[in-house]
Amino acid sequence: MTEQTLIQTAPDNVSELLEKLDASVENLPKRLKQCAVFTRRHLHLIAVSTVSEMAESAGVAPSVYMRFCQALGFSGYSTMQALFRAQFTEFRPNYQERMALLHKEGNVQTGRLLADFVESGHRSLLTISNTITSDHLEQIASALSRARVVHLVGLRRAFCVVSNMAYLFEKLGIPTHLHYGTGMLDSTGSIFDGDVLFAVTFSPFSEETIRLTEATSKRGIPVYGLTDSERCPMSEWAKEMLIAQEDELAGFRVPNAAITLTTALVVAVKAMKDQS
Amino acid sequence: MTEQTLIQTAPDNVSELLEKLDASVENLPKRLKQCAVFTRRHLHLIAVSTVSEMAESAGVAPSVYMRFCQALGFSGYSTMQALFRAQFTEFRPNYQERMALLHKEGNVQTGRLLADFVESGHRSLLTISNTITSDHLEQIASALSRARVVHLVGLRRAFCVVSNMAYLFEKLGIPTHLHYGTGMLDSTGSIFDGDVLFAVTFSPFSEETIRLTEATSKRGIPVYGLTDSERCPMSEWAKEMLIAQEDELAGFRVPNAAITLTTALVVAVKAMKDQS
DNA sequence: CGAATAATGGAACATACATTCCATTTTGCT
DNA sequence: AGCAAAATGGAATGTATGTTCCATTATTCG
Repeated sequence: MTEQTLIQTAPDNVSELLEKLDASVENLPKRLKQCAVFTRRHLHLIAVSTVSEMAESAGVAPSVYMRFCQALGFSGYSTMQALFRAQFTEFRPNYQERMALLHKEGNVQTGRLLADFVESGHRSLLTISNTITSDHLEQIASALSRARVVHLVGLRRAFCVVSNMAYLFEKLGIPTHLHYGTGMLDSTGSIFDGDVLFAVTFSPFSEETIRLTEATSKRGIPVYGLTDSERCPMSEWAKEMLIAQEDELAGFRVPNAAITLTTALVVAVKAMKDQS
Repeated sequence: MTEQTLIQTAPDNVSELLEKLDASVENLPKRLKQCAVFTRRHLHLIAVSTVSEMAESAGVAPSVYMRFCQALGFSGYSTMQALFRAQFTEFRPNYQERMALLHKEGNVQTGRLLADFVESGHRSLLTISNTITSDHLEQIASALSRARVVHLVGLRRAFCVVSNMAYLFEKLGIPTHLHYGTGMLDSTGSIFDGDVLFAVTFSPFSEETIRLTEATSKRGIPVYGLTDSERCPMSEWAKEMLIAQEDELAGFRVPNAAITLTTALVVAVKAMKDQS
């Protein structure tokens, strides 16, 4: 390490740090280069790791990592770490002020809104663990894994849930068919023996979804589904139903629970298929 | 704090911690409740903050926050912090082993699978608070609220995100148009001056989405977007970009963060429209 | 090849932090 | 109101972590 590198000033944002990293990586001695390469790949660890941890992961002694920080212009590891911790903490101290300010100017409290939805998401996810039994899920996964084609249906609020399932099934090479559009009832024609229908509907339950599942079930095709209420009429003809209630915030329900649950279901189906 | 609460064992994942938090928040003394309420809203800060910082932000003495950690079953602050740091530190590339393990015992452990995805969901939600600034969100919401029509585009993994947005916009009576299908580039014809395009794309970025946003932007139509990486080429021509990284589990990413974030965005747009 | 310089890693040191203790205040109960 | 039990916050303590030092090893260049 030459005088020159010591004179540099510390980067005060991540971009600058990356530039400096890339610029210096060539003319750095072996161990310091090791630090640079590792750090470049694991920037996110700095905020939550000690020097010793970073040094060990990079395969160098703590003192070497220390010198690496200084080569980048920082006074030490702590100052470099502060840069990454700032990302998380920056807006904390003035949170209260900020909110007051937003309120005052008559503006929408977007920050608060987002925090509320995040909170709501946590609550939705919590309910899954309480309501869903693994037996249940396993049974449905097993049925879907033996199906020739898995047919999917879900409208309105449920549509994003089944479109996510369709994407996953396709990605995993599992034959699937997503039903949508106005003439949906006609599409019963494309459902054959050996197929399975998985339907998602939330209250108030979509007329079309209900009708399609009823018609399909009466033809002897197994129907499974996901809903948010015991009262879902589909329960009558479905072999099994999953029930996941989303937390409500100001009349809105983000389908966190439904998407998480159905993703787990799809992965379980894939795992079962691989097994047999 | 009674004997009873001291006997509890420490939560070993975010879900358990949240449950314990919610369960205990009622019968906690004033200052400890203060800790609980603040912590519930600022979970993401624990990984990068000291006890003193958390205590100060919560408005209590460090020793009180200490006791709060113990009331939750942890031996101290450090152990609780470890839980949140693990999120960053844990190596996740062993999902191959994990999937293999799922098979070993003869049947797929669906219960465990679901619990893992739920945990992953919590983690995704935590990162939102870390990465998104409310200024940012507000700016985009403001732009969308002034648009004649909000055009939406997102394919593959992003499709369920935009389809959810489209549903919400329609439900709220905000003019919107969801672009999809093969001839998507042709649909630039339906985008006029005064409109805005909001695009969602995750790495590896969908060719069609990138092209549509570029073409639209070059016509002078403002483009905004959501992605999961700084390297998204769309950043070049987009006015503003939101970046939300989802937690990965066994190679799968459930779009919890993206859906939560965009829902908040839509609601913010509605609120702004109502205001003016 | 050998001297001079740079790089390295272990150990010593200093600081900041988590944790505990205890005097004081608050709360709950008779 | 007055006592007992619980809760609280500041100060004391011990530990973990960042940082520096220095003897040893590697590298460069005449």
